[in-house]
Amino acid sequence: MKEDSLAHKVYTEVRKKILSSQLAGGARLVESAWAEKLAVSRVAVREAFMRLAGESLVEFGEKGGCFVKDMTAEDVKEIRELRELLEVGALKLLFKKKNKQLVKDLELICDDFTDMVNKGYYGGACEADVKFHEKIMEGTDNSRLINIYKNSNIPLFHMKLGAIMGQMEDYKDTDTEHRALVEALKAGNWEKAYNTLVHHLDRGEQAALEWM
Amino acid sequence: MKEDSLAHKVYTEVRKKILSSQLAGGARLVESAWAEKLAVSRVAVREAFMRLAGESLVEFGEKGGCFVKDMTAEDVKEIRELRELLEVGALKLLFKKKNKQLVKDLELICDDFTDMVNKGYYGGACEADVKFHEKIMEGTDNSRLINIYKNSNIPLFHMKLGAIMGQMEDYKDTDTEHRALVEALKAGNWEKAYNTLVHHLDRGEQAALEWM
DNA sequence: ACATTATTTTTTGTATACAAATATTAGTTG
DNA sequence: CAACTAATATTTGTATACAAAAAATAATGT
Repeated sequence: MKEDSLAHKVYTEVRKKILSSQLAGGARLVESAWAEKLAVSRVAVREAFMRLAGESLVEFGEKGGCFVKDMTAEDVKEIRELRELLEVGALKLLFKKKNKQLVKDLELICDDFTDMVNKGYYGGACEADVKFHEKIMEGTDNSRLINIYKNSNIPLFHMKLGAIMGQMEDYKDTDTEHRALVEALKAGNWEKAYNTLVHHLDRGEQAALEWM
Repeated sequence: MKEDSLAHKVYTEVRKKILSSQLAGGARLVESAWAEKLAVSRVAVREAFMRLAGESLVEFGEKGGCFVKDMTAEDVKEIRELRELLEVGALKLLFKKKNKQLVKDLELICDDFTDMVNKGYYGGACEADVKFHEKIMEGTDNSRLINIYKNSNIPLFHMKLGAIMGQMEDYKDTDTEHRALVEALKAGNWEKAYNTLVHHLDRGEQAALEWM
């Protein structure tokens, strides 16, 4: 799909809406409606839907029709499990690589996080939170792994939760845990880093389950 | 994409060809050619290509055109790294679950493998090998994880190698290691299982690199 | 013969058209 | 009124058409 094709335009547009929950799970996507809304022909919309299906953000019904995939409680559990698997795995790779720059980057993100929480920008803090975890994945330099993570809906799910919760206390914990993780990575203390990450994710899941 | 739509037919057809290396990496896919070959209109072909792009089996060039993604040595390394991450992670989950039936299934696959090697069906043995690893992933009951594995090209890569190599010695080692892994799982011996799996994958990588 | 322009052919991106499948509404009857 | 049926409107799946872009080929001049 050429970057500047109409199909690509539709693709990014719809994708954004799904990933930011402006399109709820289960919502039906009608081709003609989107075609009109974005002033393109239906085939461009169709192509975009197909691509989204490939990324499994969307699915086609038995009797036709395109629907936004929705998240059940089961999905939450699965995503949580997958997330731990991927992030712990990535962390292990980071310990092998010893990338100095990465540690600096992570520390900067932690600072941004603290700043924004202090100033009351909770949305921004949430973004920094997501960025922190994505940075860990990026640190592996494994493009496939990074892709999998980004396409796994984990970041999106993360954002969605952040938007709902927004309690001061959680943010303080998050900040502490992120920093502890970076310290452990810097010190080469695998046990500490591992335990911190697992605990951090566990706490996140608990908070998440309260909001389902 | 409805299961019985023409676009789906094209999708599965092209996908199969890519995954079985009948379409080499870098090959250009011309819409009209496939449309004619499969006796459908170009838009069906187009939709199929879009979906394949979503699964990143295919990519679109800057100036248009659809190309089969190809594997570089870098890709091999990445896939190997990803594979260890996913399979070790899955194995860890299996130790938490203690699924009796799974152990039985794995043992049966091991038996099939032995049988086929003995009878000289090396292609079949390779399939059993792939199945063994897929079964491990399936044992996690995490559909997202299973999907990621299956869409990661790992099984395909596995098959491709198997087709090339086909040495008796490798098969013997594989058999031994698979069985050792199952034993360790049955006995609840995590250390042993972990080491066996990592060693097994390492050996696989070494063999693979000789053929690049 | 070689490089540079024209010219033609392919190939793609997009729109439109239309029939078949689905869903919706209106109408009818018990 | 409720339940069924008929009529209507939507929506999808597919094919065809066509212009713009790219590639391939031929033609030209040096």
